[in-house]
Amino acid sequence: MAATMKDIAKRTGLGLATISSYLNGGNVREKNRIKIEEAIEELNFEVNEVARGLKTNKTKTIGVIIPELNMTFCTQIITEVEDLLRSRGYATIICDCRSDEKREEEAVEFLFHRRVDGLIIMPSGKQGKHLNKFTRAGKPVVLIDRKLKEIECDCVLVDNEWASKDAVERLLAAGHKRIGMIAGPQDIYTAKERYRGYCTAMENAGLSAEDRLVAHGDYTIESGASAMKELVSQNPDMTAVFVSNYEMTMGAIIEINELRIEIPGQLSFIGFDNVEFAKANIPRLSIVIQPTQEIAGHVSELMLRRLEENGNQGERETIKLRTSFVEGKSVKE
Amino acid sequence: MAATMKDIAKRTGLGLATISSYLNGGNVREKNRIKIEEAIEELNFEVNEVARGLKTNKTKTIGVIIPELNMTFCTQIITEVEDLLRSRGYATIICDCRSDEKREEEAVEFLFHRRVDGLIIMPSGKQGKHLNKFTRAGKPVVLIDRKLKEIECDCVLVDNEWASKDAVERLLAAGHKRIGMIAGPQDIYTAKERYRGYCTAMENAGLSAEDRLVAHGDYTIESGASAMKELVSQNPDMTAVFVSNYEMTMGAIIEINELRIEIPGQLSFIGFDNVEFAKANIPRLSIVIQPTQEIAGHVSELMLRRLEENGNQGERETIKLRTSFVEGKSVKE
DNA sequence: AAGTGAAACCGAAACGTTTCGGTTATGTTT
DNA sequence: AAACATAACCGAAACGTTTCGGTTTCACTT
Repeated sequence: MAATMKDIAKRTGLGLATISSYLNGGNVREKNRIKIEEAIEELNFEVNEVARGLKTNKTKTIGVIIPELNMTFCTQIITEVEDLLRSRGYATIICDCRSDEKREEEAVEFLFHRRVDGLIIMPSGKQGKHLNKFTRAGKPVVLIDRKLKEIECDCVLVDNEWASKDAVERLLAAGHKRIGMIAGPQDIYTAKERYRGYCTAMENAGLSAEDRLVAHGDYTIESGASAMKELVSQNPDMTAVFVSNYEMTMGAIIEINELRIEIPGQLSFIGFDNVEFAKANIPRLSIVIQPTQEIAGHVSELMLRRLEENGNQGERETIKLRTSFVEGKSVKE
Repeated sequence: MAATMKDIAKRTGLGLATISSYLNGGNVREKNRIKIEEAIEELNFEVNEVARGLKTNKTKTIGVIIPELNMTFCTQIITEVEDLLRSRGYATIICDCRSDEKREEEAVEFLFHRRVDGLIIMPSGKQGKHLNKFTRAGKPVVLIDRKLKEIECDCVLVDNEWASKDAVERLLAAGHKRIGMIAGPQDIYTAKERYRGYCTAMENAGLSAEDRLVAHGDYTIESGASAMKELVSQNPDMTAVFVSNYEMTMGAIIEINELRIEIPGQLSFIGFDNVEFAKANIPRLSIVIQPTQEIAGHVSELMLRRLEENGNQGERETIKLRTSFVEGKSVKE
């Protein structure tokens, strides 16, 4: 059906090796170059990447595992990563593991079996043993957002503790003392960090981080709403609240509307991620935003570099990025 | 390095063909089965999908092209499709073409070159000639959401005209006459359909669909905001507005907040897609929602079926699905 | 115990590349 | 014009599967 290098060789009268050399940027005599290019044009030949992959043991494909494609934080990063990798000739196979450890492992298996050249993963579980399959095979692994113990690899993180501390300090500076927090699952790295930031800020201000001021959700909209409800009912004196991811921010707002609580009159509010939603709300929400574009850039760059290094890898890197703060009207002085 | 079938053959004393047969579900004598399984276990052999792909001319990979991974409508569908395909052993290569026709064509090239087995695409352009590369090669193409002229393939659509007509009729039933619409780009299939639905509803009610009651955005948040501004300034007497996609709904709401317009007191509002956002707003927005899960189901099912049919394809199918309506508090009687 | 049909097995050739080691062509130097 | 260094070329083997057509083995019959 489709033309092969053999056809090109036959047509031009040249050898197979010469065609291969040409295709891989080798030197070829001018007149032969022309002949080859004509033949390629005429037969509209395209290299068979599968055959090439068999021979070179490279698929030019990167696996990406994320907890939820539906979380804007993930989507924003993925969009960018996919773009950057594709512009360098790499395809991206995305696996959404629905924040499920079991499914994450399956995805790792799936991708390994597919022989992707590298793995980019925002881990759902807290341990990384299953990822060693890749490192052992000399295939680079890049972690996003969450660090893992049992594996040595590159890693692009956000300084979550700082982000959270900063947000809470802003509330403190505005005079708030009874500050609540809607935290994430206690077993997730980023959630723990954000919680720690809250505690640090409170303690630095001479306040204790009381248990009842902290409600734990699981990063979903629903959990954000119910955490909000819990906080309000347990803390009639609470004057401000900090919510630590986008989905829960939305959930908290839904609940606040439900309860007819007025922001910032009755309650000051700082949310997380996604400027657009924050802007659409009345009043505009003050939020912490993560540098997704920058994350994507570092992740892709690290991956591509490791891929080039081809096994003889240099020292592993961990990059930590700062969040920024977008001022809204949801914090009362 | 990694074990191959040859190793298994050597180890078990069986022939290569027998191993292959076993791996592909063929029959093997009990004692041999055991020997093979032991060998596989011991050498932890895994079929090399690349080699298999070379021989079978199948990559077990589906290409997916979408306009924006960042649009929830897309993400919701993709998440589901990816899941369904992977559960049947197919990998998914996603290409985000940023709503750009040029980039869409590049993505088609890229995926074709990668020799994916099939293509799922939510087209950005309005013509589908470039997709014939796939059909000519006997590779199935499934269109999502937008129908194209120059290509014959399966297609999963939403009844946008009906959706829009239904929404507008609800506004009419609530007594509104000066109903505005924020429509999408006039060259996009779905946008045209939604616009037509609006016109039909208005005309059926004995009203004309005046030009100045319709503002066109380009499906982005920003354009939604500016379209809203335009509508308000041009139509002081407008009492209701219908916005025809999620991102523009958000934009419109941002602008409405900016302008301090009260919903539904001063303006009744019906938006599109994404229940969560609608619920988070005060008051809850009434919205049209699209059956993304159902779309994903049909798309995957069609693709898998065509893949099995393997060329001797039956009649092409076009499936059209209904939207549903979620009642909020944003429409005044 | 020989004969039988079906099931299980087998070797070798393909799939379309890359790569190794060796050969030929080119053009420069003497 | 012969000798040479270098660049360009080449054939064949390899990558790890599947598959074709043919052979062996098995479990029954007779």
